[in-house]
Amino acid sequence: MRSTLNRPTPEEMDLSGFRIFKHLTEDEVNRLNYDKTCSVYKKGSVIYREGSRLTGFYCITKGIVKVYKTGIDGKEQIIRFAKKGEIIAYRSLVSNELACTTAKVIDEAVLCHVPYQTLLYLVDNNSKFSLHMLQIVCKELKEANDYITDIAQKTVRERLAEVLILLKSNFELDENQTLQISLTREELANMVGTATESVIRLLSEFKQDKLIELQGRKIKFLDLQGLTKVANL
Amino acid sequence: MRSTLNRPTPEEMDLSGFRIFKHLTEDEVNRLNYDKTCSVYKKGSVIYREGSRLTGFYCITKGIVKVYKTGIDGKEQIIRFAKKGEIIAYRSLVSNELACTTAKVIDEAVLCHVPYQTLLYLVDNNSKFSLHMLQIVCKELKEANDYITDIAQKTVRERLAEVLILLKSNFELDENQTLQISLTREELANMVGTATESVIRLLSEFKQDKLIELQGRKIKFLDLQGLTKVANL
DNA sequence: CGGCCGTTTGAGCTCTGTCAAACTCTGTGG
DNA sequence: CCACAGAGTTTGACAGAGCTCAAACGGCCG
Repeated sequence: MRSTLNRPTPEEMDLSGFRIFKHLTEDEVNRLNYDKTCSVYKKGSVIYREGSRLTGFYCITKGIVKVYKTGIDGKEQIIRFAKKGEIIAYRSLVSNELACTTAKVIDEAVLCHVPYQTLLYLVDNNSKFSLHMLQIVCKELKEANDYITDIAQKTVRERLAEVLILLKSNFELDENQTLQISLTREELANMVGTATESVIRLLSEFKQDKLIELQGRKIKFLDLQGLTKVANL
Repeated sequence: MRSTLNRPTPEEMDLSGFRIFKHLTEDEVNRLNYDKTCSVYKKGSVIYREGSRLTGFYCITKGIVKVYKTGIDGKEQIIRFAKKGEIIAYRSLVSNELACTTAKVIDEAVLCHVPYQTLLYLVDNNSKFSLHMLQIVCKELKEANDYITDIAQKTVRERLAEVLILLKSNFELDENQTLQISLTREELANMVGTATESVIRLLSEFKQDKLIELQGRKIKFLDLQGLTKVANL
């Protein structure tokens, strides 16, 4: 019993589903599998910390990871939530810098560590891999730029509505239109870039307006169209 | 006389100074030079527009280009100012999307257009080039993430001070500690993400506090340390 | 000269952050 | 089983940062 808690299952160690690894040769796949190290991380545990030296990047095969920067007064700014199929920590790695974000587990997760040398090897030998990497970074850059525009120009109300919609499209709902990812109000505030109290007030306004329904941390979507209108998209 | 206005000089067509092209083979350099198209762009002219299809990316060999997104009510959000030695339009190109920013010339510029096919060819054949590209995108992503944290957590005052410092480190000063790049108050506001009037008021406060000196659009730095303190860096 | 654009200044008001207090829920230790 | 501590949530009151609107001014160009 104990060991099942600490050892990932074979399918949790399988990286073949990752888009970036789609076009590797058999040899490259073998090397990747030989070099990688997969571990289970409990909720709340830190995968890497801001300022630490990274030895590789991580592929998430299970769970949800919060990636955030520490800003003024230690207030955290959430950069993204990464889930199964996504990779983290690659940015600082490629730039050869100390990590400028912290990654913390939100939902019990399994991550496979891929050493820097392996990354370099793949970039060096497989141009399809390079192109995929490039596309992934560019996608994230686009999202970041979009978010800058939003945060600079929209009200907190609009941004919160947008974040909810974003969460809805990134994380599955149950059959009841309820978000499966469970975030504290503070985490929502740290995504939106506002105070916890503001999130609370706005959420209950959304509830009064019959846009959502609240039950503790569970958020159920009632009127996506209305929410989209509030988000001013 | 006319032709010197419309034809770039040989050194304005030279891409050998660009870091990403540093490790090309002779053949690759030849191909690049054959494929590229260099043009002079007058101040105010648009290089590409949001929503248009891009056929390649651009290397800036002279001048300054403003890259911005159009947000709410047509208000522009400036993503970056790109100058000599930098490349633009590569993000949407790599992602194979329509341009999601507009690029407009601030200071008379020369840009060399490099076709998409050439980019693919280089990525495909030269892993050093790929790695450099990757590093450039990652650098921009880091800056974007940093900016998100700033804009979400800092006051307008702090952000404006920071933007001034940023401009100082990215664009040369004359011997008089005066910024050579000339921006309207509105453009400053669109970088900071605030109203034009707020920029005006804060700039005159900075002036009163002897941090800067103003003369039309010219900004002269008097007390960089004080400015840094205001920026809360 | 007139018009246009960018800049400046003032006044008012709203959004949103801060502070404080109470309340819920959970897990712990006695 | 209960009391208690601690974290997260909620609500209220309040202040102030910063946005909007309006008006006036300067410079530049046709």
